Amino acid sequence: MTEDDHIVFIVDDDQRVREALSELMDAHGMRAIAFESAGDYVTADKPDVPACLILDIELPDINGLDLQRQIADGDHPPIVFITGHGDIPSSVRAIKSGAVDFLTKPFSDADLLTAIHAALAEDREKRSGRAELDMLKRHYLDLTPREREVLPLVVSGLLNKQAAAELGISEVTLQIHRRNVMQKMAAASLADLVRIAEKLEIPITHSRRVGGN
Amino acid sequence: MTEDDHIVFIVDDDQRVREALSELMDAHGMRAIAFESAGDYVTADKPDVPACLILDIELPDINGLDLQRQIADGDHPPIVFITGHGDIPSSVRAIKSGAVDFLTKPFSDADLLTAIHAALAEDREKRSGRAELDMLKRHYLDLTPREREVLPLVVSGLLNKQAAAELGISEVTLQIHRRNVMQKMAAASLADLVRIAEKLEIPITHSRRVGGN
DNA sequence: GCGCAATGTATGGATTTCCATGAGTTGCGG
DNA sequence: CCGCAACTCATGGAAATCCATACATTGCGC
Repeated sequence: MTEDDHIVFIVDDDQRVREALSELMDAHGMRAIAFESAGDYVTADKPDVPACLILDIELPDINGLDLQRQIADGDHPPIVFITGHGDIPSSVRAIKSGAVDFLTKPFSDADLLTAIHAALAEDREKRSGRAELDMLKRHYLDLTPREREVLPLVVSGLLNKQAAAELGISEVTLQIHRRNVMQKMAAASLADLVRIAEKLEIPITHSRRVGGN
Repeated sequence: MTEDDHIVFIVDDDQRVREALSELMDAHGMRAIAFESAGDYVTADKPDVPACLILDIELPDINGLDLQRQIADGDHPPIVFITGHGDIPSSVRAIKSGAVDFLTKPFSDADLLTAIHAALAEDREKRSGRAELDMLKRHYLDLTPREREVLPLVVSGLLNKQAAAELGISEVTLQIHRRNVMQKMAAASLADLVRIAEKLEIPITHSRRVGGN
């Protein structure tokens, strides 16, 4: 059950909990780092591997749910909440905000481990999706301004002639831009480019009508 | 705040609750139908409009959460749970399974109305997405078996020549199939067809390599 | 000022796609 | 057995795409 590479972050103000959880992780061959406060966790250097965050609700510096909201926009790892005094509205809010689970103390080791595995699996998924998207974004950054104008026209299905007219340039020039776009985006075909543009959320500017506009 | 067209389903075994909720809906210009049991709800004729389901956990015939699971695979409306004796694991499970909210009695009218509006909005979204997808699926059903073989090859980015070779037919014939596919799927361009295939989750069978494979 | 990247244009040929017209085979249902 | 849908192929021309080569302009940085 040893994972390829991962890290479990533990944030709890109770030292006994931190120790117990660290030992539990250890006993199951998982790497863990414990923090006493949200601040410590946020400012810490965190390795860039699949991770999950076991987060206590009641923290000295900030409420766990608020921390979740703060780091919501970013590449934060999936969260497993643990709490001694949980209430239903909190659990609802936590899960709606994307938490993997919400466990109330005392909870069983099995429940926690299940949640952690789910969280790590989720993070692996997220990370591989992000990695792919990042590569596409990098390619997109290679495009010149003009090429970025050409891309949406091409993936909208416009003929070269039409796209050229749209930009007020000659068809030949547009073909060159188009060719450069394909190469820079590493698209093997137009179909490929369309799917890439889809992932980058390039908007469809003009749609060619079949019956002749 | 009157919605264009909608219906609120109420499932609760307590008649006073049903009456109170029905009145509340009425007071806010919303249409509602109340059921005493899950069975009544399931077997009832339900209008085909944006809806939401206010569901009590403790029902005579079946647990609300189990009902949620049972109807999970299908076009069920978003669920707002209400309960007198809720616990955290139930709320977690409910939300993780897609419920819009999980309210414990007594709850405020405002909270319930907020949840209902969110649920109805969600259902409108879901329904319009489904409607679009249904149309595409209908078009897909119009395709002949051969055309269904051609489609994935085309949207994979293969040249007509390559796709034809793949199927062991002449290029001319493939062009005809391709043309029929475009027409039947109402695709204005290849780019369009690629996006349609994406929505239909047509798998990419072969990807043409740039350097000439 | 020189080099360079970005942008623009042209010519010309090979390849591919688009489209219409015409026609043969197979298999199923009335 | 006849009609029809599905599948097949061919010819031929128009349009579009792909690609290489060659060159002009602009603007920025060293």
